[in-house]
Formats: sequence, C-alpha cells, structure tokens
Amino acid sequence: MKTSYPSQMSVVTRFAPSPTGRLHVGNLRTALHNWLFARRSGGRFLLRLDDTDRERSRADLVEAIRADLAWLGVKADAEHRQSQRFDRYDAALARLAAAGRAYPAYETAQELELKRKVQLGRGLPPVYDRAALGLTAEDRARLEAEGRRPHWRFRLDHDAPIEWEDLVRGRQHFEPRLLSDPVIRREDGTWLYMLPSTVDDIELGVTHVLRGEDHVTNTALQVQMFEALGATPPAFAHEALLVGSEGKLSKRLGSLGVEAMNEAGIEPIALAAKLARIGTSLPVEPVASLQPLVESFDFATFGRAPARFDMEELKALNARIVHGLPHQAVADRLPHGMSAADWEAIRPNLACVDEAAGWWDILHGHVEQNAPEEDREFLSRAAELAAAIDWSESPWTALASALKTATGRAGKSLFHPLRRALTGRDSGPEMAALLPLIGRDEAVARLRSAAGLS
RNA sequence: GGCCCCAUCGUCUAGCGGUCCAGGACGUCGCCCUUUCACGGCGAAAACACGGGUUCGAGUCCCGUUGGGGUCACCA
Repeated sequence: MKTSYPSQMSVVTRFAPSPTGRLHVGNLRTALHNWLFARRSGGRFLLRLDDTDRERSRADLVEAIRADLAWLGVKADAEHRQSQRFDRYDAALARLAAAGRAYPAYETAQELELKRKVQLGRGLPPVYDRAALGLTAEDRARLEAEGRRPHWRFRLDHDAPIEWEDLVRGRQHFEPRLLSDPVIRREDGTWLYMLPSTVDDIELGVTHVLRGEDHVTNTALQVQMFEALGATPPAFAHEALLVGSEGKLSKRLGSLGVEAMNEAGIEPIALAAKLARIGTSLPVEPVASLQPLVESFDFATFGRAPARFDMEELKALNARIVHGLPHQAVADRLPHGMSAADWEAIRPNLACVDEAAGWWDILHGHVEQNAPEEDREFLSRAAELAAAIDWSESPWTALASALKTATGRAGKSLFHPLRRALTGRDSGPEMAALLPLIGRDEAVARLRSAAGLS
C-alpha cells in the first residue's frame, strides 16, 4: 500500500541535531530520510541546530555537521539556530505561564533524584508528584528569599488523552497521568529541548517531524504543548532505531560516522543507499544517484522493529557500486594519468576506489617477482613466446595457446604462474584486459625476471 | 518496575482469515562464462518464537509466556 502524500500543503521537514558531537549512522539516516521525504513531496528541508546548551555546543561541530551532511549529498534549504531565538522561547513560556500551563518548581536535582528512587523502590513509575503546584505565593517568596531559583515545568492536561496518527507506527495513545510534567527551563534560565523544539516547529512551519523512536514519549508531551500554544501539531513519524550487527544496541554504532566511512573507502552514495532502505521493505541495492532513493521513499515501507546495521554488508554494497562507477566519476581520485581503459580493466576487482592506486604500478610501473623453481623454465619459455606473438590483436589468447602447445600445461598450472609473474598477485582482473595495458616490453621483462633470467 | 513499540529464511522484509506445501532483496551454496582468482549471468537451500483460544479454516484475529527495542534527566 502506498502512502498518499499531501499535494496542496507544502511539506517542510527538519533535521535538528545538537552540535555536541559528530553525526553517526543513526543521525545520518534520520537526516537523509527527512531530506528524501522533502524532495519526494516537493517540499523544503531545514537544518536546525539545537544549540541551547552553551556549555556543550561547539562552533566547529556545527561546521562538521554541515560537512557530514554535504558528504552524504544532503543540503538544507534553510538553516536556523536555537541560540538566536531565545526571545521566542521567553515569549512562549510567558504565554504558557499566563494560561496556567507552565509553573515554577523549586526542587533540587538531588531532591528529584531521591523522589524517583523512592517511587522506583515501591514499584511505582517515577512520575513527578507535582508538589510545586501546591506552593502558595508565600511559599515561593520564602524559597526565593532562601536564594532558591525556580526551574519551570509544563503542566500536562490530565484530562486530555494524547493521540496521534504516526506515519510509521500507526495510531498512538498516551495517558498524560502516567507522564511527568516536563521541565522546560533550567534553574539558571537556560532552555531544555522540549519547548524550543515545539516553538520552532510551529514558527518555522514544520509539517512533518520525522525522528527516531526514542522521541515517542517526547512527542506525547509535545502534542499537548502544540495545543497549549494554539497550534495544530504537525504529522509525526517515528522510525525504529538502528542496532549493531551483534543484535544488541551497540556503542560502536555511535562512533560510526563519515570519518569511519572514509577510512573504509565507502562511497557516499553507498552509505546513502544503505541508510535510505535499511529497515524498509525495499531492497538495498546499488544506485548511481540519490534520485531513485527519492522516488522510492515511502513511509509505508518502514518496518517497526529495530534494524541491524552491518558494516560488512555496507562494504559489499560499496564494492558493487564501485564496479559500476564510470571513469569520469572517479578520475580525480585515481593515480595521475590512469586512463579510462585502465580503470575499466581493474574496476571489477576493487572493493573501494582507493585500491586503484595499488594497480597503477602493476599496469605501468614495475613488478619484481621470483617464481618458484618448478615454474622457471615455463616462464622463460613464456618470455620467448611473448616476444614472438602478435600484440595487435589479443595477445593474452595468443600467448596462452602458444604456451599450452609448447609446454602442455593447461588450466590453473598454466595461468597462475603467468598471473603471478605479470602482476605479482594471485588474483585480479581478467588477464586478457590487463596484458595489453602492461604492454609487450614490460611483459617480456617481467616474465624473464620471474624466470630468473635477468 | 510503569508506559510505548516489535516478534516470518543468517539479515532487511512481503503477507492486512482461505489464492502461502509462505514471495522479494542481501548473504550463503551450486552451475555457467572466463582455457586461472575475481567480475558478471543463471539456479538452489533456507523462516511463520512458544502455549492457549476464536473460526469450517490462522503466518494473518484475541490472551498469555518468552525474547528484543525504546522511554521514564534541570540530555537531546
């Protein structure tokens, strides 16, 4: 079943990382999905930096995040920073407070921690008891006189069951009594995630919030915030998280980012192809561009169970993509002077583009090889024949058949010593393609050298 | 512990009561091509977690068990 997308309403999605760390595969997948969905529906994709935490946010990481997204091929249509929008959040809190939907609370972090422990100890859910709601004006004055400063909580409406139609999880239902009134502003006046995110989604016109399922309970809380602020909540889609190949949640996954991909020689399009379709019912297949991923994007294909991310599978996909890369797509990354013919000859044997460098010497440099005693005479004969055959047509076929006739060798015993002597390796691309590129003189020299003749 | 998801081949999944002795993709294995290894082409093996119901009939609906994931911060 295909999901039908709104045609009149213009879609606006957003990716909202906080610049406190580098992006990893999980983040990158969410960013990509938001971008793909926006492109698919002719909408806009926003990058919103959630940098309300001054201590932990770093400017260099903002740049790194942009670079990581660009590497993947994802570019934002607009960018916003929460650190420049504090006045909006002040205004929103003032409105909520005036409407009785936000209230000051004075417990310390330690006191709250203790309450939770007691509740948990009794087998009760650790939900905030709303003690601060019972504070009188005198109580508050006394606390402030003692030097206490309040943090602020959003007051959930216990009589309004929370519901939304999730684009990947279906109908969701939450009972507000079982949830804590979320703290929205710290004692020191700085903002927590909840309110700024809601305010921005409203004011920036976000129509679809696509994020990981670790946000579902946040969404339950935010649905009421949207309503308390007089806005209609956007559509929500919570995708299942990625887990490591071992099955359990993996620490390693959190450190798998663009840097690790570059180290492993993974092409951006390979990661994009993997990330776009992992956990969906669509096949993970080699693609040449992001376009097919845009066209096939569909929430209806998303699974609801966590999917395993396996680096080995990614490498295999990467290899298949490399095998199809045209010369002009990689020319600037190949050894200087490597021709299209060179590239096409070695390409089917590469796991990543970097490996091309290793083939440069084999094609146009030198190979030193000493063959085992039993092959020396054979190779010496090969050198003579290589010098004698016609190189204009298909020298490999000519050399092989002449050698077969002359020595009686066939199959592996015929080919393996030749491959080793000519390329220095046990495996590689088809010799018929390599030999003409190596050239007659160099081939003869290598065969003689391997035979111990020079 | 409460709440929310999930449970089909090794992996990601299709399946929305009969058309399923369960389909696809990746991986694995085999064959072909290549007078070698790879690439490529073709083909095969491979799964409904368990226990109760409901029903003429259950992978498909209900309950439970077990297992997996998420969340319950003055993180995001």
